[in-house]
Amino acid sequence: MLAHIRSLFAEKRLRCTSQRTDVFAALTSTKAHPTAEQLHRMVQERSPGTSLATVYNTLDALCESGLARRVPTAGGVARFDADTSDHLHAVTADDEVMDVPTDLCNEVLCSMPAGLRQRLESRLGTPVRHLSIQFSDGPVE
Amino acid sequence: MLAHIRSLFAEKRLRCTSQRTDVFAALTSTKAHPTAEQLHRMVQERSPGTSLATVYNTLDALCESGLARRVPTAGGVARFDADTSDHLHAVTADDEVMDVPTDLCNEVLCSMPAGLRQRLESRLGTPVRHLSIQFSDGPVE
DNA sequence: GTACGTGCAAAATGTTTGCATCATT
DNA sequence: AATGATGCAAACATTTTGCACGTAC
Repeated sequence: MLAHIRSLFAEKRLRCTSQRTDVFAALTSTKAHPTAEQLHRMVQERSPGTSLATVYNTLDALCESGLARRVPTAGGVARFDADTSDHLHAVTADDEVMDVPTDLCNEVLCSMPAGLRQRLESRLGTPVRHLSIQFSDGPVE
Repeated sequence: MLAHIRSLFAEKRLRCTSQRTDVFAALTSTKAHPTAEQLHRMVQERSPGTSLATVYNTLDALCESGLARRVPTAGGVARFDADTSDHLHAVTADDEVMDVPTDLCNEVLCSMPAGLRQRLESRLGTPVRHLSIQFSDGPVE
């Protein structure tokens, strides 16, 4: 496990420190999409000295190198995800971020018009990283 | 125009103040997805006294009542949109939020599996407001 | 007239940065 | 040995809140 992380880091030319492996391990250990704060708490349990700033720095480095991803939420808190493959996030009414179950996800991705991303990028003239569907509000809340 | 805003507000039981109509007018006047800060600047031009806190309060009230919507971005700044119909936002590499052109948007929405939102909500057990597709990183940046 | 909105300043929250020290390569 | 990461605290940015006053209903 740790060896696996070491090789991932080496591949991306990331210096391998215990704090960084801790953060990465914490991030990959959960299906949730934790905030920096939450990751900090998770890491603290094993390595009490770790500072919040280091968690932020590490997350930056991970996102930079493509080992993690910042996921958008409507309420300005950053959430992170170690799953960097194409997949769908559902954002609930109370701003939780959940992965869409695989079968539904495939259903959606398979039904998407071919070449959508490319066509979109050429129309907009800039790379696109997320596509977000905003549902209009349902019945009164 | 102003009469129109008054009636929208009345419908939603929102008290109609000049600051609120200013903010709403500013928000509907643009296809961009402005931040609170930007809206504040826009409003200042016409009504210099308006405070940033009021802009935030107003945006809260507008989102609450369904006249506007907070749109998710990866970098923790809130952006707002007065178009509350189902539509697609493309989030670019530098965190700009752009509306997907209508034709592409229809193409996508029409090809979506039927009843997706309902099925998703029943599977997750909670209302869903956005669905966000994260594209995996393309070639090296 | 009352309930609610406003402006201001201060607080709360989330994230970044500067710098001396320490660890990985 | 050199480069870059860490921890701490302070800076910074964004959003929220408390309170006295004012305005829409």
